[in-house]
Amino acid sequence: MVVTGNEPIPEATVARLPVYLRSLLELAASGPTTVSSVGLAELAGVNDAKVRKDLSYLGPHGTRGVGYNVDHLIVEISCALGVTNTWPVVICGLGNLGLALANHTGFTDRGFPIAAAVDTDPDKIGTTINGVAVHHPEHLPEVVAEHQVAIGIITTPAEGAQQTVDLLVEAGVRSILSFAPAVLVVPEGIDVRCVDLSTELQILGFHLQRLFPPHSGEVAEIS
Amino acid sequence: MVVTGNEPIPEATVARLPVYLRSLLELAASGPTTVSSVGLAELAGVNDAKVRKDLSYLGPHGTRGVGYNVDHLIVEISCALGVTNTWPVVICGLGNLGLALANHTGFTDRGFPIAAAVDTDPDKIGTTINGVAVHHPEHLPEVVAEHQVAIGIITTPAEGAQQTVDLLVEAGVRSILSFAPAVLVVPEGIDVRCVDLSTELQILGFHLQRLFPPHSGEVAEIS
DNA sequence: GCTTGTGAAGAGATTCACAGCA
DNA sequence: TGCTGTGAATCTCTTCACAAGC
Repeated sequence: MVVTGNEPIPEATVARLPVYLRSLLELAASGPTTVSSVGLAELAGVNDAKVRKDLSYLGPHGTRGVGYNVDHLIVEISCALGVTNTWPVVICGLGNLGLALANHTGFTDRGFPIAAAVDTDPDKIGTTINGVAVHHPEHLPEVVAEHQVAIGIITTPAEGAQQTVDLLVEAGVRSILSFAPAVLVVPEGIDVRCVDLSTELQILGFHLQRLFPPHSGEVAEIS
Repeated sequence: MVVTGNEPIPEATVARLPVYLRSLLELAASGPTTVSSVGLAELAGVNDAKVRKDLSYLGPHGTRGVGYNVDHLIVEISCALGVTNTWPVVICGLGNLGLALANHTGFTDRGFPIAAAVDTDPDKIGTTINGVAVHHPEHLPEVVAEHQVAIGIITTPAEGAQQTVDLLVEAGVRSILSFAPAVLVVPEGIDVRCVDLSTELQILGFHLQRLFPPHSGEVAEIS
């Protein structure tokens, strides 16, 4: 039914589609049936020309002089992102963050059900957390096969991250979201996204330092 | 002592400096006193020309034919990032994620001590979590002033995020790290970084869908 | 020899500006 | 008239390739 064009969608555009989708869902809940690129740009916090160009990669779905039909656009973006699909995830590492994610209910609703968790702690293996069974990492091949796991979430300490990734890849997982503060090496074709909270804070710190230099005396000497 | 040049450092470079720093710290702990751009590139998972260009923004700190002195480079990057400074943070919203971050010990070590937390739940206000006092969000002005809070971390639900950001900005916080799935509007000069786990998963889902299309029959029709 | 530092080329993303159409 | 869709211009980032220097 919905035909996606065959030009590739730029990565930067893909990263914004979820934001547009979220904005459109909010919009749909609050009334209007159409929205202009300017309106959507405001909701999504981006430039309006960017919205038009991004959406044009999905095909010509707007009406000149009118705008985009909200419901129609929701279907188009959902289809492009594949959110109609379900991609089971496995959480690797049940420290503070891993437990928080395991207890998070929002993922299942959005098509990313938590199929299982793994941890090396013998006290945790065999238990369930929020209905999620905890296994030993060495059982990842069976866990992945049984639950059709598509995505691995790494919440182990940095030291164990690479080893866990290797196990995931070996088990057939092609997509990884890592929170470990470590560089991960993967074979060609494996999709890895890294979210490092310390890095994020350090980037903020960089800009803060420009605003509030440590000691006004020993800064800004020109070479 | 350490003189940073006065050409602006590109944002993309700033985002990689923490990765270099982490790699160098690991390297320093394991032996070698010098490292080449190729070696550091491998550790950081990037192209070696990029390493050289990035580091050159900090000034000429390498030695041709030899490489970079590991300890010296650690000092240079630390200085550029301002990690010698301490930037107290306040955690806003003590749901699963907020609690996990409050219990995370790694931030304090890296110069981002958790000064306080806020939540609207009356049962939580007045308690302490991992030694961190919990206040009502309306007390942010006093909390920020008292603890010299520099960074606000938003771990509220999406609905309360904008309101919390407004309170933080009003209280004088200039840097915000948000985990709320929401677009945040801030005045000019406020630095906001958004980490949205659902968005990250949806981006992975997009690529997965290309690998494993839902039904091979109704895909790829050429216009 | 080997490695840095950097101009220049290349690739990608953003923004402009307007033709084309409802 | 108003808004989309898009070529062209611009900006940013990446990568190449090599001169300069240890």
